[in-house]
Amino acid sequence: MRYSKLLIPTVKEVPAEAEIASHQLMIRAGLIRKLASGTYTYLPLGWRSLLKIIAIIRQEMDAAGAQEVALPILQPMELWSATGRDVVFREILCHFKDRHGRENVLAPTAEEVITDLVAHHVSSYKQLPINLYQINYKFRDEYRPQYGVIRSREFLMKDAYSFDATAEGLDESYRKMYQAYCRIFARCGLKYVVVQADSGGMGGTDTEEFMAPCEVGDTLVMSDDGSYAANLDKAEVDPPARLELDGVGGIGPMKEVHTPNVGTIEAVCSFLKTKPAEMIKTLVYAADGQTVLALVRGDHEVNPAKLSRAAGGAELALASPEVITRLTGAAVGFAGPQGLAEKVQKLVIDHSVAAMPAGISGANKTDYHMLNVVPGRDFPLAGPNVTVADIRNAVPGDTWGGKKLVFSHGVEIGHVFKLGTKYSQQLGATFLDEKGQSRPCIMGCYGIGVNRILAMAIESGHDANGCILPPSIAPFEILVVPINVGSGAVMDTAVRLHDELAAAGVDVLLDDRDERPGVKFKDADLIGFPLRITVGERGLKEGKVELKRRTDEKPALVPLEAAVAEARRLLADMWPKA
RNA sequence: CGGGGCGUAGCUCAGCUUGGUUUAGAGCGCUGCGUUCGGGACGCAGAGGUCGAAGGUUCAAAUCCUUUCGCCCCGACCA
Repeated sequence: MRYSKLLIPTVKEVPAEAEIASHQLMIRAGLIRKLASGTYTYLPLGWRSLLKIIAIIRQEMDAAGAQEVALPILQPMELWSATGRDVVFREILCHFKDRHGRENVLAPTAEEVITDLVAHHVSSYKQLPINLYQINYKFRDEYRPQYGVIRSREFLMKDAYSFDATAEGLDESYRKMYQAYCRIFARCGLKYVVVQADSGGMGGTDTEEFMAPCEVGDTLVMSDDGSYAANLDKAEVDPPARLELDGVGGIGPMKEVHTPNVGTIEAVCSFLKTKPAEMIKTLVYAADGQTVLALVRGDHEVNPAKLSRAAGGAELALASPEVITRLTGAAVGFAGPQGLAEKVQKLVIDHSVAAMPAGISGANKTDYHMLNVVPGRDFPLAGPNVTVADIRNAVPGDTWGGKKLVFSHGVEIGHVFKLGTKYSQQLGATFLDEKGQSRPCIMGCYGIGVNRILAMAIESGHDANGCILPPSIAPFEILVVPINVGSGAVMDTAVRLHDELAAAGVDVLLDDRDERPGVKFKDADLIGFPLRITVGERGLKEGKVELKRRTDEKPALVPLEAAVAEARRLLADMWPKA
């Protein structure tokens, strides 16, 4: 392949719209261009990389026994109403009416479609297990597209769906996918960690995320010995030791204080000269007609996913000011737990609040707070509608299982779920077992963000000069650079090297442009060809050419006749192993 | 959807506050010629713009006003 024939619009200047390295470099190296917010065109080099990633995914999925299909991108809304996920996805769901007035959805994922397919064509345990996957475009009307292809509205996803007859079968299908994912990311040269996650809108039980380290990603919590990793929605923290009530004998009765116009934790603290950790934050949540009261310490934050689990799995949203005022009798910012336990369907108290000897809360009276609020004395810690649970975000300093928790950030590149029978029951994907009994398929689903693999590979693989990609996913494995295309000897040698490498099955590009060497070298580094072979008159006089890995400081001189073999050896050495 | 910012050459931006010598500019990129040629060369000549769009104010609008569209950031939200 000749460089001069390819559309490779590299740019020197850093694009104004791009905040992070991978986004900037994907534009600068001529891999992508933005068409509109959250939608990107892949140029020849970017698409070549994606195709290589796709090939790796396909090989590993097939090797794991999954079968490739292609599902429609256009889906009827009826399937989404059937599972109620039209509501779960809300505005994220991209939909429109066609000319006949039918409502259509641009696929954000395909559980409904695949389950519908299996419902129609799988009827016996003899057909199970089965794992179907596709690599296809998905659409999500993100609230805020960001960081280039990391959060785009249109993206390439590999999504697989397993159907099993038994729970043990699902465990096995899940394990196979998990292992395939490890091989896929390893072959792409990616660093990643696997974290426990919350299944959220997907439903189901066990779920783990594959995260690539990246400072703009989601918060990632790990124990300092690496034995535990979870995202914020899942990360558990050790509860503090519970104080005995007799230890609070010295604490007086509750006392109301006038705190005019100080409704926030910070304002109250500076007004009362105290610390957030001394405060009890009382939050009112609404969940389909129910009211849930959540208590966390003033220096902590409620985690909605944890709260939802503690409250019995309901979809929760912060209550409106009207609901809060009706419940507490006070303006927003002055709620307190005392006297409210009977008025709400659920009172959920974080462990750290339950362990406070006493705290300051709102007085359920506008412009007043309450001192000396003692958990267990002034509001219940037990009862039919009272739960003490872990409902807050983990913070630095917390431990789990006695181990210190450390915090970092990562971008989700893959996700494996045990779904169970949620979709199969709703969409009638049942089979007859050995006894002739009808049972719903037990499902799992497994996603990979294909574009994110490329972005994350660049995010963790780059330097000041450009991308550093492994040969498994670089657009080309080798770039042959003739220093002077006007020199017959140089050009002939470069062409011969290119042809020999190509004949040997190496993905090689010849930079045949009539450019100054500096321009070619800069482009080579920017794009990140893993290996560069430079042919110049200087070396040729001694019968030598230069080999330089992208990461090498200086090139190595190699005899011309040994160049192809040496290049292949270096390449094999750089190839990431699964 | 709330708050903020920005739309001027292919890209990055100046000019706008205070309307009028600006016939709309610079750098990079692009075309031609010449000189160069091992880490983004230099000279000369050139192409390229309905100043995001529409309406308004004015003798006069890139510049002021209104509306609208697009893009970015913060927040809310998110497999």
